[in-house]
Amino acid sequence: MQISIKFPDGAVREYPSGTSSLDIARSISEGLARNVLAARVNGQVWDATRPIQSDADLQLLTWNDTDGKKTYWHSSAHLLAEALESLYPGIKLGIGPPIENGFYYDIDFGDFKFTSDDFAKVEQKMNELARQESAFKRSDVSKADAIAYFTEKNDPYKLELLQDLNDGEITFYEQGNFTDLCRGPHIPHTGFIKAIKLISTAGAYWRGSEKNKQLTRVYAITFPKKSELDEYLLMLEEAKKRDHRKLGKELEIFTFDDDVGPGLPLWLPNGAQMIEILESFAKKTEKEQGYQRVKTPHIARESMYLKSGHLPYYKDSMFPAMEIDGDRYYLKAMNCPHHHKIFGALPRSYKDLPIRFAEYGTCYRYEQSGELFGLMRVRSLQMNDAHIYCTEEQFEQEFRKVNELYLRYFQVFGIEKYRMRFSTHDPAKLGQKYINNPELWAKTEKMVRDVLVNSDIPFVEVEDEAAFYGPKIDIQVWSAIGREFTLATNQVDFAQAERFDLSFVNEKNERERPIIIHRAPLSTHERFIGFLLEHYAGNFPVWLAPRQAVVLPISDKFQEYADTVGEMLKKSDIRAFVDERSEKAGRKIRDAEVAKIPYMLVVGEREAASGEVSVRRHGQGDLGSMKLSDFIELIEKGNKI
RNA sequence: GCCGAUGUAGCUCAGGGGUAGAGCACUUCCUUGGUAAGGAAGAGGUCAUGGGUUCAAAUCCCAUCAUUGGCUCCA
Repeated sequence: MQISIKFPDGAVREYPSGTSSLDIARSISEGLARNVLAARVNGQVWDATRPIQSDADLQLLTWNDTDGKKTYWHSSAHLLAEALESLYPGIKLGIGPPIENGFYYDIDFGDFKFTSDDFAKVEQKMNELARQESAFKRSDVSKADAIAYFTEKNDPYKLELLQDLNDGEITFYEQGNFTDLCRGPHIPHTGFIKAIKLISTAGAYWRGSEKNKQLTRVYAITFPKKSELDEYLLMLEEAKKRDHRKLGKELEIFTFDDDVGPGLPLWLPNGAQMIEILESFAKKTEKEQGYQRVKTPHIARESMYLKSGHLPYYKDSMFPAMEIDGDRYYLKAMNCPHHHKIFGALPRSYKDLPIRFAEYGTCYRYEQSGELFGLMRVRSLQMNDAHIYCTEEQFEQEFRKVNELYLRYFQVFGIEKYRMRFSTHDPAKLGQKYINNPELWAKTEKMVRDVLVNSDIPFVEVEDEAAFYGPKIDIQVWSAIGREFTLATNQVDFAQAERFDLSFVNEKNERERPIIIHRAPLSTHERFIGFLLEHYAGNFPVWLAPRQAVVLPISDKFQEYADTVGEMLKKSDIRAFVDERSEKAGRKIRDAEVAKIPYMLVVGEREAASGEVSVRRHGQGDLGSMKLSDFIELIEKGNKI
């Protein structure tokens, strides 16, 4: 019997039934066949060797396809497991999936401590097994047989996984001496795996639950070519150089100190300068958009957090209470309740709305010790916070304006890769994780979704990620070194107005609850500056650079002229200083280049005589000499955002 | 919080049972030099902290703290 195979370009070819994707590839060219890792058959990723029995849409997958890579790495995980099992008999296997870069396998090593010292041995074994070019063989297995196999093998984790599976959906894959419970698909044989590198080990809870046993997760990566592995390792090295923790130290942005405490960053002058720049930028933007600034204390009574409802939900993430005069006070972990109190302090009319309160509020959160990470996860943070109180009719416009503000900021900072993640509630967790008000959840989630759809903003919707008081949008960004995190957040709150009894008087002279929007587009100073360090690799645009220019006198003789230039620059609000050291110009230039200062002004006999400066741009080199006034103009142009 | 790794001068790191080393940075002196490192001298450390083993501990052991790769978490 013949079957028709339809290719992505629309071409259709006839093959005998039972032909595999690999056979089909071979019928096109041997070269293609050597590169085929898997195939998408009618939308599903299959083994390239699996026979196709009826008409199908076919896409051959190679290393250049995400699914091809995934299949490759998943097969590599099996190879890793085979190597580990042969080197350490008796180990118990968890799961071994592909990840964004490479793959891992969760292993219970029993009493043995598997460390990086053992990597070389494992890599060698994997190479040896790969060279055997063992085929990955797929077989359908009944649940009873599968249970029998893993009972015999004494593998509790696989048995647990089997519990959730039924007859007809259980398959085994076998390569060499290794058989694993696996849905597949896999690459044709192990010979495709040419370059192997174990990356690290880490503890990981079985099935991701803190309550379960912790297994050893072995991370590794493989490539079809040695050169690609070398490139990848080089890329990792480059990424290390852009790490905000390294740059933050080198550029004297921030530091930590044991006596101050973990997760409590100290901002050095350069960092504090950046904070000032960002803050004045935010203030200016927010003022234009009708925000009013407020200021609130860093602590508050327990009663407020009980009222806001934060305490029962977030107590674990707050610093423990202080006892004062028989009362309990908490360091604020969020600015919301304070702002709500300001809203509630005066009678509000519909004519006043929307009211927008903004504050770069300092908050303190007790993040678990293992969660702290440079500037990205800290315990004291200054948030670009604001709360908008509006009517239901105003909501859509206000929410859209906030989203537009996000997009504008992304443009200013050249953030091209981002994703809006729309987080909704999980109805099953109403009353526990979420305020128990199904109608309002449905209503507000619809409102947010409508804004996103109507304003054509690409987003993904995720259930069970909302804040306890309403749906939210998180903005995921990727730093230049591929690190992903939530930069900013935009939330709807229908619960706290009720809890704080906030209201305004509407046209009909009735009391009505405002809808509240929480927003923090510039994140916290901590996370945002951490992000910017990696994003720009420390080479900040002129307007953002803590030090914009350095004046470099050629010798001490021109110190006076250099000082004059320095003074003039400062008068023009340019962040400049004079390098007064008795060093050669070459040395001063090198140091300024290393410090990533955008402009270097070399001044000597010629410049002193003509009243000019010789300008050098960081990373570019000598721009020639120009009048000081022209240089000032140049910077002022660069200062415009 | 959990599993693993790490902690030596301001920074980057070497060393290692017999009371500490390099480079850079810093200070002083010499040099006054035109677009990525001029020279010399000097100063800097209870080797994270606390305990234990030992004639002797920075080194070995234990605990704690901190950082870190992950896991869990992230208002």
